Amino acid sequence: MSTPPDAPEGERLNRAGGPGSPGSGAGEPAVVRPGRVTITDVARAAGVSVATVSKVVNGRYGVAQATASRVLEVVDQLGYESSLVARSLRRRRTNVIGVLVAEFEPFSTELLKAISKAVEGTGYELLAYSGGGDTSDRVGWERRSLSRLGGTLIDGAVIVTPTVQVPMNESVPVVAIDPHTGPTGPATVDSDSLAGARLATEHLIKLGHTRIGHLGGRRDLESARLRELGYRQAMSDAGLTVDPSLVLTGGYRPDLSDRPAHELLDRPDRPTAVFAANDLSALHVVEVAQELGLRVPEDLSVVGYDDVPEAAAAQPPLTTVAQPLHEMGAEALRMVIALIDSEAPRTGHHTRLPTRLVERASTAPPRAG
Amino acid sequence: MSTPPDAPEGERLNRAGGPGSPGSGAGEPAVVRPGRVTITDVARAAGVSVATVSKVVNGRYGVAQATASRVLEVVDQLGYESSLVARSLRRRRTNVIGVLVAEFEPFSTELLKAISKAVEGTGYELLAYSGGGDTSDRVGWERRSLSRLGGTLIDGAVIVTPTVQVPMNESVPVVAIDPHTGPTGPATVDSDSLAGARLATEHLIKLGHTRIGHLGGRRDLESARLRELGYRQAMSDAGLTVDPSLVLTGGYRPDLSDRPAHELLDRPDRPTAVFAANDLSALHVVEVAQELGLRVPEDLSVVGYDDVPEAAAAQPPLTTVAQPLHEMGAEALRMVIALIDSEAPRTGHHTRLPTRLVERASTAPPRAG
DNA sequence: ATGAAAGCGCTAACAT
DNA sequence: ATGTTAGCGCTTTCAT
Repeated sequence: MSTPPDAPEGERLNRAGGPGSPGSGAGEPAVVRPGRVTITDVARAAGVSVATVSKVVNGRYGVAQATASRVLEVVDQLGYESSLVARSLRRRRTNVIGVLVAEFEPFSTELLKAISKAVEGTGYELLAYSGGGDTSDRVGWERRSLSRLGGTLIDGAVIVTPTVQVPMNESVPVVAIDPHTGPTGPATVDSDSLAGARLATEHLIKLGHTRIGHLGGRRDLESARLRELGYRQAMSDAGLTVDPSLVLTGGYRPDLSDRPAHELLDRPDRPTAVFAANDLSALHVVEVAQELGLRVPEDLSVVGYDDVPEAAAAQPPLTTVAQPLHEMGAEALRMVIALIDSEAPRTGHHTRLPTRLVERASTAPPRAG
Repeated sequence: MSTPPDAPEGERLNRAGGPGSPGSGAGEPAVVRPGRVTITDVARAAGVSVATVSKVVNGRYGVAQATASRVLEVVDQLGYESSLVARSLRRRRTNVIGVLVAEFEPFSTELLKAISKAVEGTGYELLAYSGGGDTSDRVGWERRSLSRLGGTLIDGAVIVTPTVQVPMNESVPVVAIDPHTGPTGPATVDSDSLAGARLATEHLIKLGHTRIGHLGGRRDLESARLRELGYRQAMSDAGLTVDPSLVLTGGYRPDLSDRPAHELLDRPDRPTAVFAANDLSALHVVEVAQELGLRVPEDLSVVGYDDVPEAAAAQPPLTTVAQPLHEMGAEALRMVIALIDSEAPRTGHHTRLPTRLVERASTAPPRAG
């Protein structure tokens, strides 16, 4: 909330003449009126106390059959539904799991789809919150989001690509996907970035490339470090040297990849292939190449990482390292739920899943010469 | 919350020994401890009242410089962040906009991406809530979600494919995307389904198909009705008759499309082409066809609707009718914000955007004979 | 069986 | 400049 429009306090003033006002007699039928129907409205209309309504709604014992049905009827008629906010302030449990992301982009939404599918039948509901908002707080958004929602509103959280080490003693159990640090701190789920990066780089080497660039990911993420390491290992194993000017950072984002992509391609001794740390930046490299009049894959081979739907949909379809995003999301959900259910120590479980290379049309042997 | 795991009241019992307990002296540095840091903790540690902390945090006037900085320091040290829940219960405004969906699938997440991009720089944050959860309440989830979040937590909502007419006199402004009804009721954004469906069907007719099936969408949605109508109009305009047994319903969902897809394809007089009401069901038709040993597009042409990334990523890439999903999301966001800012009548604005045909590899002329 | 009252964390009048 | 108080909508003792 760095730069809120912030109504200077004028606030909206509905409810005027609402059910709570002196004018409206008790038991009046639902008239057209603004504002939420609260438990008080129901109580008034049913001629009972709010406590009784609460008991009925929550199926507690100690309410007469007749009273209960009358209340239920009013609830139905008024379309009452308890406020998640008020309830969660009072209760300890909301049966809502939060998915905290910096931004809704292909990677996080793919995970969201997976988690959404996995949550069916668990009795939990999903609340995805994007708190990365303004660029100012690109870092530390997860702590903010967690503080704002945790303890109330959500029973646990799955955090996607946190910018910092998530403190373990949070108010609610937390599982991080593609975490800041490696296997330490809170529970994490990720894929084998080192092996994946080797897969990608070896693929390019096998095709005959020797001058291979790397567009790195977000410096703060373990995954980015491992992908660069895997690239370097594969190069060195093949007896190839890495030209330092060919290793740049794209921050996993298209906008941040623009300059480095130009730097990589807009020169006579440009690489014949680029391994980018994720699909979004790889796709941007392809775009820049095409703007520069280079054909992909004839003049430039590009490999990405993630295998989001956009990779396969691109022109040409992107060769990439597939992360098992659906398994990762499902696993993360399973882990938070386990943490919520058992008041177990919120530590240590780290799941790392394997990756595989998906060869598509953005890679080919370098042109002779 | 149809079938919650529901801790029978045992609840979690952290906070024991927390900052609020008698044991912890005021001003103690942040010790390892469970539970959220509340405004009370900050007040205690800073030696001021909670009201003062609130004023400082919210930048209100009437606090001495010295006090303010001391409080801020404690806030920083303790990592305090106000609870969205508590705050929104008290305030009228949260600067959070809700995106209400039944489920996170390609269509809703694509809109989410668009809205996320559009929200940048507006000062609002996004909260996506999936309340469709259990199949039992596949209908009416939006009313439930709106009631649970509205009035508190969110200042306005974008509802994706509601199952019912969203009541206009809700607690917060609402814009519906792909609404239940046509241009009536609350503000809506959609695409021109009638024209889109004609585009799809005419494309198949132009290729030479005459026996064309239609896999319809969700009966309750205006868009589904219009797509069927467009299909029928195009057929009739071309002088082709519609075989009633070739018009079935897939509910926009792969799982619900399975039976009708088999019904369509597992027969000697099967159609040579199918127009499905959205990409997900079209993709499922392709799958079923391939299971049945039919080649797409040689033995069967398939056209979808939406143009989600999955359509282009499919094998073969799906010919489809593209909705301008990004414009639609951005437009919906603009509309809710406008409604929030001006206490204008929450009615009537309806934006309908054009569609276009995207020809890919899932359609071809029928085989001779 | 029912209701009165306290309190969850916070903000906003209203004292002081 | 600061603190006190009331109350947002709800759940939950605890009386009655």
